[in-house]
Amino acid sequence: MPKRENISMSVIRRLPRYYRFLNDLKKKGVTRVSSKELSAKMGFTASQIRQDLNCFGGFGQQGYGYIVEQLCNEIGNILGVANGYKCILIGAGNLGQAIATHLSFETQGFQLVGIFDSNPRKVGTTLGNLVISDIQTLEEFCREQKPVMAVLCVPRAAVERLSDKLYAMGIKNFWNFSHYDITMKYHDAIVENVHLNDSLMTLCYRISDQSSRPD
Amino acid sequence: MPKRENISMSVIRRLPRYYRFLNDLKKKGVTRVSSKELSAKMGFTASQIRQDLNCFGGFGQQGYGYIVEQLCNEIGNILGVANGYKCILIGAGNLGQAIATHLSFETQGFQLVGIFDSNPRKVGTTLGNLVISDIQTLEEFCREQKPVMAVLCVPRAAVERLSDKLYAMGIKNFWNFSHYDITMKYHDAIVENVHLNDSLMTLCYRISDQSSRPD
DNA sequence: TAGATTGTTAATCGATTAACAATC
DNA sequence: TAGATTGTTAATCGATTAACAATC
Repeated sequence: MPKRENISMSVIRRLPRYYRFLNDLKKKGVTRVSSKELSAKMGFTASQIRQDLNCFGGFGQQGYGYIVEQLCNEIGNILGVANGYKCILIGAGNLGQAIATHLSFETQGFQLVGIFDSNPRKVGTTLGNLVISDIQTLEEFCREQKPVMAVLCVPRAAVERLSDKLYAMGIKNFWNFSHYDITMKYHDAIVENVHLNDSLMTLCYRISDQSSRPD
Repeated sequence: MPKRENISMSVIRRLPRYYRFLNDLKKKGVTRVSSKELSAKMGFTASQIRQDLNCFGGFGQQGYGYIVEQLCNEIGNILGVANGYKCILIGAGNLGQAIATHLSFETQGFQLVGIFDSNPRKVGTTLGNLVISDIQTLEEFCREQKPVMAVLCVPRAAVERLSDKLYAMGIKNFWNFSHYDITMKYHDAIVENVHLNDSLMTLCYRISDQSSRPD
């Protein structure tokens, strides 16, 4: 019984975390969990957990709690982990390599179908189970494969033009690792930014702020 | 005139973004900016920008706006970009390499003083301007150098024990790239997580959600 | 039935936005 | 002085928490 109406971004950003913790419980063989137990593990209030889960439907049983496997699957479906959206990765530097090899796109809603780089030394070499293609072949590739998302691992300077090109080819969803902000560029694009610099500076602030306090 | 009292986390997480945009303006030679102009560029409301900046002091001039360079410096100071906190990076895989080479720790409040890995093939090789050390030498190194932050780029399975070890050595600030959640482990630690999986799944949700809507 | 825990509504809290007086 | 834009207060909005009836 999907209720789903105007789910707020704060709830959405908590979903992967629920999924992660439930997956862990599942692997440990735990079959049942209450909002109170999840609360202790995850650091959200029990109230919030019940509220969050209830946005999508009544997954629990009163007096009992939630069945771990069932809840995990439900959240997986909500997130769309089996969607297999075709995506491409651009920029096979260290970061691109790390992402292509260490992340499991397949179990998280995507299918990595192409990796592109402009460096002739890299083109033709293998990364994960894909051969790195020349960035020159990008347009043709997109016409044929029609990927819907692009992972941007190119330097800041290259992103501005690249994202325009991709957008023109019909790719409107971006996972952006560059330090350049494309959030405001397109009115109908979905951009998920990973701003490592921002994260690092936030950490710096929090460390300083703490040391300036008595406790 | 620093006001600073109980700055909320939402304001703090916006600070690096202000810093980034102001730095850009500075580089472009723009000397003056109003909250309205910043609003158009950054996507926050002008009201929020004024509110945010005012948590830390009156940096603007009524009727004129903000002096870009001055404001940028102020925010840099607030973030503590010149603090130079000593930090170490553990795990010199692709991700660790990307972080060590592509991020400018120095200009963002930190100083990377050591890189550690357990792989004998990697130990002794150079990364950036540091030589990768054997993880066995970690304890001695920490006693001497007393780093205050650790960047965790090791696999999920290794993090649990590693973070305990580091915590015992007195490192209470973590930049955590592993898929393992250490946020709840220590009551007095500051943890900044970069959960790439969560980000990817959120993107997946947003793509699915959009396609299920008429517009 | 008694105990437990959800689903859901109401109360609280905090963050964002609007408005405007202060002032450059 | 008139125009502009901040600093700051008040109003609104939304998110979190508390409470409790429903029910397993």
